[in-house]
Amino acid sequence: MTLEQKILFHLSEAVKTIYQSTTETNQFNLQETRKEFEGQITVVTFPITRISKKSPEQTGEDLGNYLKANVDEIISFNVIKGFLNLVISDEYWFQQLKNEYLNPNYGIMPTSGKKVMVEYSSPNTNKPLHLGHIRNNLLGYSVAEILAANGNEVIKTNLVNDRGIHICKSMLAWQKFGNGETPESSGLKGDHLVGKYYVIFDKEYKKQQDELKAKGQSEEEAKKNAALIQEAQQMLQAWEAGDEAVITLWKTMNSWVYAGFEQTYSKLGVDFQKFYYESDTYLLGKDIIDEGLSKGIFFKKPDGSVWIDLTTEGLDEKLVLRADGTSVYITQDLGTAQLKYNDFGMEESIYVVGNEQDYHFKVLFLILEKLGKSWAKGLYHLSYGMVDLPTGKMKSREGTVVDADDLIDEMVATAKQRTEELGKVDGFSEEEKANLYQMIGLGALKYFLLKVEPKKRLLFDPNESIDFQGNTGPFVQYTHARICSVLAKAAFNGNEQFNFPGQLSDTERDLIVMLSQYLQILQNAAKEHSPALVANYVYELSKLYNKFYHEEPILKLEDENLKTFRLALSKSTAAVINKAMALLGILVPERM
RNA sequence: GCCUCCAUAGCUCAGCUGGAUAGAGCAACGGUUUUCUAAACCGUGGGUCACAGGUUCGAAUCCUGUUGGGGGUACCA
Repeated sequence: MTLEQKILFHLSEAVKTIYQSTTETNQFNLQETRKEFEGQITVVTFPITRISKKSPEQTGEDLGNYLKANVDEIISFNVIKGFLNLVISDEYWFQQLKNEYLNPNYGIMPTSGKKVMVEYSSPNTNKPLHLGHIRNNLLGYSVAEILAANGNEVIKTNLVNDRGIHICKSMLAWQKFGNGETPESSGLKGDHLVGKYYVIFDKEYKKQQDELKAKGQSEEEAKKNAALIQEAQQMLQAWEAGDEAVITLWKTMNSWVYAGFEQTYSKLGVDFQKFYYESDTYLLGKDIIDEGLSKGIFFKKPDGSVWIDLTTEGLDEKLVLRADGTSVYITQDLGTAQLKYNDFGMEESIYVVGNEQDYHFKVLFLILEKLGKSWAKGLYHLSYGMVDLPTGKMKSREGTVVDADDLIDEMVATAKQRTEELGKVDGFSEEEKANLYQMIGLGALKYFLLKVEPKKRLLFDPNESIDFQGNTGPFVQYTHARICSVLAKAAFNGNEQFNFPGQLSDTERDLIVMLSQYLQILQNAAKEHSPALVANYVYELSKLYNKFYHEEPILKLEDENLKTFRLALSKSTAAVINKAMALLGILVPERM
């Protein structure tokens, strides 16, 4: 039983005995005591006045006295207006540190037995990844790590969008304008090479449209009649028919893209246990259409198209199969959802996809529920806001994107420059330097993207560099390195014996209290699917440690017991920083 | 039109299921190092929590409406 549970239990007992009431514990509200008051745990007494029929102050006094008499850890209390502040003994916090937070297993939850799938990244194979994809990748990876830390078995999957008209556009442009260019011949990373032709396609296509419009065609006609788009459509048909030449080209260009993606993924430090490819899954879902028709959930229109009526749910009528019998986006997704469940039988399945698809997923989940899929209630769309530039939306076609590889390189270069300015790499080998710059540059980028609540849209100004000071990844990394430095100088290994030093300073106590909150943060982050909670916590923790570091000497202490205690506190803090940052996919250095 | 998300300091963001005087970072200004790493710490200034109602002992938080912005809206994915 945790201290919180103990207090809640006795609170409920107190109300029963003092006020002869049978109120359940969920009526009580425990919170952290604000900094300016004495104590660590606060009970808000306003809600209880309804039962006590006394003033908030008197109620606080009554409950405070009862709790103090019945809970050993509470040594005193004070009542300010409707707030009962409980002062927990320093000895208790000390023991918590020694027994719990210093334990290497602190923050590792027991197995829940639950299986969770996280699908993320899901790139198109016609262009390189950009900043928006980075947000997606980091979110997906981090949420997966958070769920795993909560004891779940997590399967990270990537559903690659490797077919369709957009892919044909790149292929066609390469065929027409590429002169046999390859990644080897051009020195370009494969995904960038393919992306180049995607942009070329769009440029040439626009040119053709303008020519047609000059001849008097309307915008719409020009879009349809341009030779290039018609060729691309023919190519898609040839692909679907299994045309050998087209398939070969498709395979070749995709292999270039995959090689490029692999590099970017590896730099970002994200990984997957299972890849699905739309070229394999795009025909799935038709049996689900039949199932829906036979269950009377779908209906057929005279032209043969299949629909579902969701107007009673406040949505629209939605097409689920074209009149010609071919599938649309949602048809495939219905099929793929079933396939994923058949493959893994997971309780929960999370889709990390931008908020532009909110409606799509709402409909998808609703349909699966209506079809009576038992697993439909475990589906969750982790919707996140777009990353916008000051000039507006990023558009790959028009080349107005912040390229993922460029940005990563830039961040690493900035990290290098800053580190050299500070002159902190004396005695580092070249390899160690390179690792450190990578760690810091990526740390800054990842933290920058993950500290913001997923659903909020993010504005990125390429002209303003990402910070390395203040509420940033490098700040947290620096704090970790700083602790490691102290521990190394003391040759501290964590097994040294130490006793309660008699009392704790305010900052020592605050630090231990904060360490105690890590488990709660971990659970909330999983519940809310929000790495931002972890990021903000680890920042606050680092800030508090730096305060402690400045206020209290460690190595200079002559009192060996106190010194060991402070080293142990430092070590516990470093361990939590390390674990929390790992949940964000950020590595922390021992020196920087 | 309809649906949906967002709006907190000059800028970027926290603010947990409603609780005490709304907090950080950046930017500005001032201070701290004969060194346990100054990528740090301490301090000053900066707010009509978009606006208007409502619920409540209590609202940045919940409800309704208004304004502004993003996204979606049936055979693209």
